[in-house]
Amino acid sequence: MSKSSTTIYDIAAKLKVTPSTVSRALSDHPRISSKTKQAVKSIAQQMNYQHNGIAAALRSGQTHIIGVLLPMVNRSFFSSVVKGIEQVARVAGYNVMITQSNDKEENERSIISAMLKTQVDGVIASIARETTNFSHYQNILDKKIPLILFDRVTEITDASTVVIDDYLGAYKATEHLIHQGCKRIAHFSGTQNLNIYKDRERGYREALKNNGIVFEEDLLIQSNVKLEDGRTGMERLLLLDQPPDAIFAASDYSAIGAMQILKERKMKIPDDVALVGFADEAFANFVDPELSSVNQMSEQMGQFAAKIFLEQTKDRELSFIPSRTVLTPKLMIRKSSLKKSI
Amino acid sequence: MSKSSTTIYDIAAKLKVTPSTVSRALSDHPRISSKTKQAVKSIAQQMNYQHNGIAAALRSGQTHIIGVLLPMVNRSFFSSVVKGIEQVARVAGYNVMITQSNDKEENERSIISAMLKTQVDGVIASIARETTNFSHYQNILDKKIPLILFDRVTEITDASTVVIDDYLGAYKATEHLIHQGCKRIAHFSGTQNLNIYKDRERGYREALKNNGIVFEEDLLIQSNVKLEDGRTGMERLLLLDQPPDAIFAASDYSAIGAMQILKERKMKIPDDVALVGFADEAFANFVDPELSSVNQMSEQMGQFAAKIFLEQTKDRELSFIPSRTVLTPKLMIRKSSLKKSI
DNA sequence: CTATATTGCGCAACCGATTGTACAAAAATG
DNA sequence: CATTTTTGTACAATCGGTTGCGCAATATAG
Repeated sequence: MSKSSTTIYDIAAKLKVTPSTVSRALSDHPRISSKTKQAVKSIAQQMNYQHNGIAAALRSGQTHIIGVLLPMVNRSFFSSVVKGIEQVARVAGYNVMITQSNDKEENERSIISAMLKTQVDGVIASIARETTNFSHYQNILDKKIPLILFDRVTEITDASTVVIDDYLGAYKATEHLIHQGCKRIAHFSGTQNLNIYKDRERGYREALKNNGIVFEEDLLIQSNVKLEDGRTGMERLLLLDQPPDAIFAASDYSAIGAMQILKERKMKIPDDVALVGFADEAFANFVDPELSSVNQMSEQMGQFAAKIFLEQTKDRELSFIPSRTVLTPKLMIRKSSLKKSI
Repeated sequence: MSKSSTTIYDIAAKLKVTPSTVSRALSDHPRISSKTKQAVKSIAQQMNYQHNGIAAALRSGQTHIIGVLLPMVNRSFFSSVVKGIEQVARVAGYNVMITQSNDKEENERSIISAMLKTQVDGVIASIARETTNFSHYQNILDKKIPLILFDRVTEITDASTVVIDDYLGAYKATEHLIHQGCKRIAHFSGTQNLNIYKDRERGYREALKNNGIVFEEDLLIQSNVKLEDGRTGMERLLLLDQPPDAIFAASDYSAIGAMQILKERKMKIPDDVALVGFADEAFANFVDPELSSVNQMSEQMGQFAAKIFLEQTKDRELSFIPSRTVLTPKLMIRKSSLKKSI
């Protein structure tokens, strides 16, 4: 029936020219006369021609697909990053292939292997929480495919990175709590194999120090910063002789966990305990009281990552120099940390 | 340097066989002896051979990529569906290419066009809110590419669909409110060009009728069911001579909007006004009081969609019969609608 | 022991576009 | 007007597997 889609050969035949001319006409090659271009294009339209990306990819080696590897998509941070990537990529004629590792190293490996098979033109990734060995990322670079890591990065030579200044975000958040009059500020920190959590903890410590507050080991809770961890962390803190009067959590989920416990115990937020989270998830605005948080400029981060990819792809011959981009986070002050008394 | 990756020709040369034998050996063709298969596979491993999907796709016409088109990814409903799709697809050797229309018809069109260029093997989609003309979906089917619509579907012959029983979900939710003793139940309904909202409204009306409650036009609010719409809707309802004592919202976002207004007015939930949303977003558990909602079996929905795709692909020669799958939603009862007094 | 069936692999066309090179015609230059 | 440039298109190789068909070698049947 409906013959399989029309090819440049069909167009060539109809116009009595060669396929190469058709190909060049369609891609606006300077050596093709505008007459021919017009003719080709109009016939192409008529015959409902559609460029066969596969064939082009085979010959040219470019699929125009960017592989995006995320820990998970249902975090507003990550989905916003994707949005940023898509905005930039689509305009430049690239498709985006999104995958999620669910924070498992094993999945990450099989996904990267699949991406290499699919011949993506570049990979934009954020490392899974559980990943400790990074050799699969090296595989990408070995194939001369640009790799851009964002947010959860690691030290891989030749990979570009886009991050926010986690240190600064944490510093601001902590200092904000201090300005609100809080004296005993606890911190929920994350797994230390990821730089982001190390940096946040450092920002927390520095802010305390620079404001003359002594760091207390008891007030530092290490965990996976999930909601459940926030709950258990908060419970532990409340058992202290002197419980904290504020918490700076390295994730919104753990902050919510703390909030739940505080509410169950009928404690007042922010009066008894003030809260600040990190990531500025969409629900930060929905909870009661609204949760203060550190916005990670997610959409911008995605845009940057995509732009860097495009840069590195443009001059692929010259071995690209990996770049490091650091964005400035934004502290979103909401009711959970704003004491009216001040 | 590192020669561009090894091909089956390289393997063939090393083993003094032909590329065709290598190709067949790698894909476990029955006509190849197990000796040869062993040899080929081991050499392939040694030489770090990686299957070139592009080349294979060109010849075989199959890219092993499933295109997934979503209105947006940062809704837990959609991201869960994606998870379900991925689970099934990856096991079957398919990659998933996710895109988002941001609820715009225009984006939807350009994405579908891009997908067709990329030659996806199938499309799993949920229609954008603003889409009124569906010809671009027809284009997919014209190319003999399987199309599976989920949740937000429309009447397209030859497209398979996977939906939940929105009618039933709404019916259950409304009846639940009635059982809680609510007499004046309002409904936030969505844009009527999408069946899901029509069905939910129908379920609401039927539940009222079957329980001897007269439907009141004043208690039906039409909107885009976003958070802001929930706020304005609630405000309008509170101006009535007899405001409602319960609201069944067709989306969690609009339910949260209503919740915000109620809290600002110091009204009690669920005692003054009980609330039930729809979609069971992750934040339904975080808000205070926790929001009752209708769970849409999202992960399952994705799994079904992917399975249907695989079915239709398996016997691609026989023109596939479009299938209709209807899943049963699950009412999640939480504090926002559970009156202790009962 | 001959005849048929099965097994194992090679040959070569093919998928559809891209691109370096060649070459004739037209235009510009001296 | 002869010569050099520029312009416009054709030729043909190529990207890397896939697959129908053919043929020899081995196995099974009669």
